[in-house]
Amino acid sequence: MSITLKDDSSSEDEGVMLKRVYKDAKHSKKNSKRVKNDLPNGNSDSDEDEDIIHAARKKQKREKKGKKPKTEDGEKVLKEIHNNGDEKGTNTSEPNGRKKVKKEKTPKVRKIKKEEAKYDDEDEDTMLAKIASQSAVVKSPSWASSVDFREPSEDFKWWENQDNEDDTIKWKTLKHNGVIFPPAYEPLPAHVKLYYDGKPVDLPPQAEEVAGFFAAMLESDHVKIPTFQKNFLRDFLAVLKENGGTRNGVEIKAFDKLDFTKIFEYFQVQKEQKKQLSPQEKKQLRLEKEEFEKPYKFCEIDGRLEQVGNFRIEPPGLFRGRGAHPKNGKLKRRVYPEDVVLNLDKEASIPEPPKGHKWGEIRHDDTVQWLSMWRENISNSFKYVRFAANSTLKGMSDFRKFEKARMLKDHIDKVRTDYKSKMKSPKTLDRQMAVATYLIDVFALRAGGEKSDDEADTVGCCSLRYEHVTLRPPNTVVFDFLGKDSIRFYQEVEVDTQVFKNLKIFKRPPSGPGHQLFDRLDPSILNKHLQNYMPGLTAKVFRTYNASKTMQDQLDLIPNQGTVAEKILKYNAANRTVAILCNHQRTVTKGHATSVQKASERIEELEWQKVRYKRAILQLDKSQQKKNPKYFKEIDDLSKEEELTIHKRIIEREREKYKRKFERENDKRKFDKEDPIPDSQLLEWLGKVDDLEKLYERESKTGKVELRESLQDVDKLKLQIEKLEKRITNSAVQLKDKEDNSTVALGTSKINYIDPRLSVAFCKKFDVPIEKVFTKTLRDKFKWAIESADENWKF
DNA sequence: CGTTGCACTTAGTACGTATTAG
DNA sequence: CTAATACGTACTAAGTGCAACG
Repeated sequence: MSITLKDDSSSEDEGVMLKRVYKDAKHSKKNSKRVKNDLPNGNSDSDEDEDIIHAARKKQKREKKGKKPKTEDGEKVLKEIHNNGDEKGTNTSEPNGRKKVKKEKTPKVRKIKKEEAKYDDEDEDTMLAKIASQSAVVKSPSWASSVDFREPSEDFKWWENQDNEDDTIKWKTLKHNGVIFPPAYEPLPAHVKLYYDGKPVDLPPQAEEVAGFFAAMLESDHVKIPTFQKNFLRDFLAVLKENGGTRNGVEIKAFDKLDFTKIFEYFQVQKEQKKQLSPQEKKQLRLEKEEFEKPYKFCEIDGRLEQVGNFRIEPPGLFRGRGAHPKNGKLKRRVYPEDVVLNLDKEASIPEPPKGHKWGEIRHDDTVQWLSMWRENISNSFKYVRFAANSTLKGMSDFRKFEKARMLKDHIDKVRTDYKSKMKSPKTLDRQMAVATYLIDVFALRAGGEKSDDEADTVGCCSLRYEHVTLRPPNTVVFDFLGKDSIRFYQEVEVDTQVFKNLKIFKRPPSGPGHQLFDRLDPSILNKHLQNYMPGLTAKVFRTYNASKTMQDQLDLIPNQGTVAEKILKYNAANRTVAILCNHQRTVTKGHATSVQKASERIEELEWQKVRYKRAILQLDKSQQKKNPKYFKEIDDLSKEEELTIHKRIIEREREKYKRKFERENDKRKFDKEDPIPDSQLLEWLGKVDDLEKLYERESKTGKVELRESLQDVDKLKLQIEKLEKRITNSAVQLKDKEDNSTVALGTSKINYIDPRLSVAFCKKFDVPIEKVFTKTLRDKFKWAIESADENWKF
């Protein structure tokens, strides 16, 4: 992003485009690398061919394996597997083919303490759960009756009873009500149509739906991308053909002749209507929706009631990949119950599939923590329905993640001395490993696994290529590449001399653009090596470790003084340091540039007001000048032109303000069927502004300040000036903060990288309410941390 | 032993609502 | 009180890593 953000003159849209152009340039250089893979379709230029071959290959693979039955009789097959599995006793007969360590359950007596709710949220949650259970009972879903609600699940505190046992078995019982499917497609009214070459097109509903997806996005940048248009058109035409083509004989060929505006406008109207609903109606709708969703929102795991994260099946639409994704614009097809696999315990009753449908498969896999799953058609991977972030399983793995990162503390010295010494190893692999580890440790790079051609061209450490690293002697390195989510990583940094030397060697011919920088390395080799230092150590642990470590160090620098607001500001500054380390970015918001400008104009105006008051002081008492010439210095610093600009701006704004006020008031009166305010009112208002303008004109002509009676006093003026100065500093600080934050996303590191116990300890020690740093959701997610860390906790 | 499948974490954006400045 | 802005959440894409596969 930073490519564009630095440039104030470039608009939002240009920014996006620039990013893409940048990407495309990289993409073309990639070819030399591809030779490595030497695919049968390596030189195929036609997307269609590619797709066909691709599909064929994938099919082949699936057939070879003879697994994953996707047909209706898949269920039968599975049932057999389950019935015979134990007798056969082979690992491969397990549902997902994974080896399972089936061990006898050691019934752990869980400490379920009844305790008074310490936090308000807790009550709320308990309530929620109870309501949910009640409604569930009413609707009598399969599992509800078996749950003992007298023991609210919220009292289960796994963190008070941590047994670091093997976690391959995720649950003993698992019951839920399945998933929510998106509503069926509702055809557009007959008069709303797609147009082709000026002619209305009669589409079969299936194709109309796809056209509608595009129409809905008409104002987004996505639809301007050629790839997006091409992919859309191909899939749209395919759906059209499948369903018998247009019904009035219009033949669609060229994208440019398609006109979606009528559909777009129809959607706009619909949206507007929805917005116009009265607050009560809106609330009613919301309540109905919540009521409907309740049974899906919760599930039962090991007898506890826990929340489900995403119980909604993703609706069909056009794929919006990040960056220059080759599949942008492709149709993401609708998912049917037949595509969906449910995971439940064997005793659980199976949720009723939607009428006329069957579930794709019912599974009983207790080694995974998903409730439901389906295969998606864009990249042929899986989508899962999982537990919510506040669930036990998620909490436990979060906890483990941070504990693992903390464990790295005890090994990091060894890792570091090791990679320093291996920088000079005669073995290339060792040196590559050393440099890569260094980059991951120092610059928080991701592992960087290999990617295929049908994904966006992004890289991480191991997949860095020649062109992503520029060397500037004596020891400066410029990184410039697109990382995860096609977010640009740009850094000019000084590195260890030995690192620099090694990079120089790695870039030596025959290496050139397109070549891998670390040609002997990939994440699995690197990770295998890292395991030597510490079990479970992988590349990503370094990010967690360094993020949390940085946060700890930053928090340690904050003095325990000042107001809560000041402490929060400092906490956020620490958070920002971490976000910058991890390169967590966000696009600047739509009105950022304008709002920054506005804010700085406001500051200028305040400065001017200050000068004005100072002049007034001198008018009242000339001797002040001698007493403190410095104090009045800034009067001369303000040029005539600057002052006039400010005058003009203020006057202009005042006029606008009154005009708007007038219009708005009249709109309202019209709506209420009242008489409009007379124009004379507006004129009166504007007259006031005219007077002000004249006043300013007089002032700048004579240099004499005209102030109201109450301010004809030196001390009062000084007080006013002091106030202004405060406001100015405040605004300036806020403005700077806003600027600094405009491209940095603080949330990602807070959610994923910073050990929450750090924040908890900070809050407890500094008397900052936890609500100020963790939102409600975050407090739920990090409940384990809030309840387990005290003010002395250290990472 | 490299490749692939699967399951999990990490990521930015869109959008509606709450908060704040004026 | 209104408009602008900030915040919070839902959504889903895009990574990582492990283990099975061939």
